[in-house]
Amino acid sequence: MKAESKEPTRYHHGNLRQALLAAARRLLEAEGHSNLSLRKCADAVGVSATAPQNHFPSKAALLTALAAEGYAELETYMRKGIDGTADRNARRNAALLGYVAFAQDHPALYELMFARDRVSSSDPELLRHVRACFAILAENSKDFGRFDGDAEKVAARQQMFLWSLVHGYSQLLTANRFKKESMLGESILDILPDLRS
Amino acid sequence: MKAESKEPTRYHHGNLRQALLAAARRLLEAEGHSNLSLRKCADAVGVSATAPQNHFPSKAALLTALAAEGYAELETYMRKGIDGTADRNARRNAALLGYVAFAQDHPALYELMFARDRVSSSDPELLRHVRACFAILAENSKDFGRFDGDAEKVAARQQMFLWSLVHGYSQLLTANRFKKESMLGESILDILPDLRS
DNA sequence: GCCTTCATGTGAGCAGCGTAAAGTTTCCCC
DNA sequence: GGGGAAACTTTACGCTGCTCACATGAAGGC
Repeated sequence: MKAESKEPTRYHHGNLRQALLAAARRLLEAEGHSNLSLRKCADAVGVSATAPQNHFPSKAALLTALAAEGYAELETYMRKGIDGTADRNARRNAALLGYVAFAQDHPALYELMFARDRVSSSDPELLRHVRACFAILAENSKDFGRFDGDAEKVAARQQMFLWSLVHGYSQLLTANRFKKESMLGESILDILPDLRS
Repeated sequence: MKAESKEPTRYHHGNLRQALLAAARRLLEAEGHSNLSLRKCADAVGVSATAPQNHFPSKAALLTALAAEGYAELETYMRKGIDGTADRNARRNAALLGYVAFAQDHPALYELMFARDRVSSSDPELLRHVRACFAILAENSKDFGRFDGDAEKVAARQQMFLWSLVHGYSQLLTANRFKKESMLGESILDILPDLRS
């Protein structure tokens, strides 16, 4: 019966919601998505099998919250290298390197973040974080590359180009689809084509 | 008891393996991955729940075979536009358009093809088809873009660049991650930067 | 023609899963 | 200190992948 004076709002067992998310993330990154179950999360936290339902209406809701957490962390990965950098090209490169680093550090979470049938992609909280990430890429894709169209069209194409490239690279890299001998000391900057006219 | 003289090897019910794959694919594209089960496939074909085990040692094995089928079809999508085209740039563009078309026509299957924890990515049959697809992209990425390094390095970077771009574009497109207003009449060729020096 | 063999398919059954419903504990507010 | 809501437990249901014991039927040797 030792008094634990840590969390402000303790009802019965603590703030279960965050504990479940943490356990889910641990299980996801340790044993992969197919070995993740609500019951295991509940076990890991020490509550009954149905306790999670008080905080997540479904398993998909928990995975969606996990994915949202992932996007938030992806944002900090990108910001880390950007903050304190003034040069425009250096900022763009830092964002790209941060993006790839996140995917490599958390491959299972990254895969979840793009799995349409496990995550409800219309969740507003999720969309908020997705848009925040995209905004960083969008900011740093200006004046990059030569594309046709009016200013608006060009900006959209620059953004789609950079996001496609960095996302495809990250996923193919974590899925081991690139030949090993091509990857020695390689980074995404090496496949960023020289676009200066 | 009509005599069906079609398949060479008929034992009890027909060639169940292919029938199961067809049913699995139908279920996958109709109801999504999370609603696909071996039992439903078996039901759809009209056999008992454990019959699939004679042809696939596990569910992952069936999904892997399905993914391999997907890569084979991706290859034909890419080849369709290439065959009969002589110009080098036109061939490359046709391969890219075919790639994206496949992902749009079969989004659930395309997602499965890159889902590391549902498919055993070391399966030799799967790898054969993956490599066949990559080979087409590799052939058509020559003399594209300006990259640093010796000839071998440049070739590897051209290939990684094109594959990253087309895969990222396909997945972000099917995941609806691009802004709708940017996508009106857009194609992947519009975000292929002008790389001529 | 019979009999063995073995691939193929069936049926019963198990542990684990997500989730629903009802009951129980704890806390807070009045 | 009593009422009520929030947090959690218990029980239960249908579905899942998978194992095991057994039935079936085609193939091939004698």
